[in-house]
Amino acid sequence: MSRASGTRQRIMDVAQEAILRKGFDATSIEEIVASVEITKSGFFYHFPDKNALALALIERHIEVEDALFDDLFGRARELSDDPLQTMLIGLKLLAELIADMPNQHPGCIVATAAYQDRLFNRDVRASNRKAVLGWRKRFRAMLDEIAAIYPPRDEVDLDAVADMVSGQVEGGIILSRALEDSSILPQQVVLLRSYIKLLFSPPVQ
Amino acid sequence: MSRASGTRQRIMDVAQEAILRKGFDATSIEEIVASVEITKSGFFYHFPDKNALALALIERHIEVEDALFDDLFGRARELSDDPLQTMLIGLKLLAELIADMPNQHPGCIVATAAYQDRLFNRDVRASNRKAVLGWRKRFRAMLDEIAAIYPPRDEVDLDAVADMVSGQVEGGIILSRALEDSSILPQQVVLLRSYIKLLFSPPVQ
DNA sequence: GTAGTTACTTTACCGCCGGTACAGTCGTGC
DNA sequence: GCACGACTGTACCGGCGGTAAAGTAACTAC
Repeated sequence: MSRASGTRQRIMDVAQEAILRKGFDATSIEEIVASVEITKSGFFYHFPDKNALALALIERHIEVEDALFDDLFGRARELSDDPLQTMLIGLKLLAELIADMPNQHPGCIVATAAYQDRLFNRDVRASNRKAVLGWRKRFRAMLDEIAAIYPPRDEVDLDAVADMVSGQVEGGIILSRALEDSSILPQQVVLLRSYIKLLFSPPVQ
Repeated sequence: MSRASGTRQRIMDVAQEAILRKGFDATSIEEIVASVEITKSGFFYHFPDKNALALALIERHIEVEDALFDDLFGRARELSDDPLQTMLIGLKLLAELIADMPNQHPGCIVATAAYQDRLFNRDVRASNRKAVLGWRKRFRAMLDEIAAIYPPRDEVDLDAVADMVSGQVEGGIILSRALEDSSILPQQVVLLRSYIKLLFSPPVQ
């Protein structure tokens, strides 16, 4: 890692921690550079403006989260050949993982951007959209596999069900933060798992 | 309505519209007062600071939303004596209502506060918490009625299921905004309805 | 009918923050 | 040894949240 990319990385790490803790706007460039121990000019050498920092954080986050999901559902697939079981195991693992990193979930970054539309430029919003569509595609593929074997017990749009994974996480984060109770987020993921289970489980005879 | 409360109301109306459109931070006091046609000092006569405006908006929002839910589930109750059917009808009405007011859903205010913690003071966060707990209590009562008749088909925490209503709405808003597709939010509410239906429906024989 | 209160306006100012401009510096790689 | 990359230092700008305080028009109580 070169000197430049090291500094850039450190700016992003410090910024991400602060932004997740208190929001994008409440995190000043001046406080970031103080923490990284560079000057303000040093910051603007790496990022043309604060927006570019947000963009870099979102794009890095998508990569990290994709890798995490790959790992998680990869392990789940090793544990079962059945696509429904794989999904249920994966969601359980996700709930456990999330429970262990209470305030660190990066979905926040997407939501922050969603809620401060005019604060961010088109690039940031496009990247945000890309992230959500990526998750939809991932989970839609898994749901298709499941639905091919287990006909859903209710008439649903599988894209919407796929979106529900992201939605449940984002909504869970908001509730967790609003109530200052970190157990809510994993609990909401568990409920999503319960829905998937009920939706695709063959009727008991 | 006195002159003062009229002006206060107008400040809040203008502010709410702007905040929902572009976020709390991106909405300046100067632009609010320009739109209301008062001076900056006039604003600070009514609100000690911007935080107090946020607090007033959240508290007004809770009242409006409570009244809306009262009306909605009241109508649903008129349409069926069965608590499960009442819940399902109410969620359907909610989905329709939300579909008709694409970007206007005020849940945004709660989320905005949740995502900009340090930007708001303790009062705002307390009010926020109160709102979410109020929704939990409302839906928990309905779920208790349902569960007394229809035993749930999966082991779930009913408080968590109650929270899921708020969570699904908040998450749906984020997805709708991120994808700029207003149909996602009502769709997510429909999925919640599907879950409640599957969770409490007696098994088909 | 006038004194006091309410609901503001006017003017002037402060400090923080995002951002710009630009010259200077210091280490590394060729 | 020199060019380039990765910064530092200094100085400045405008917008925004917020403060201070004096002035004023309209209503309201007595």
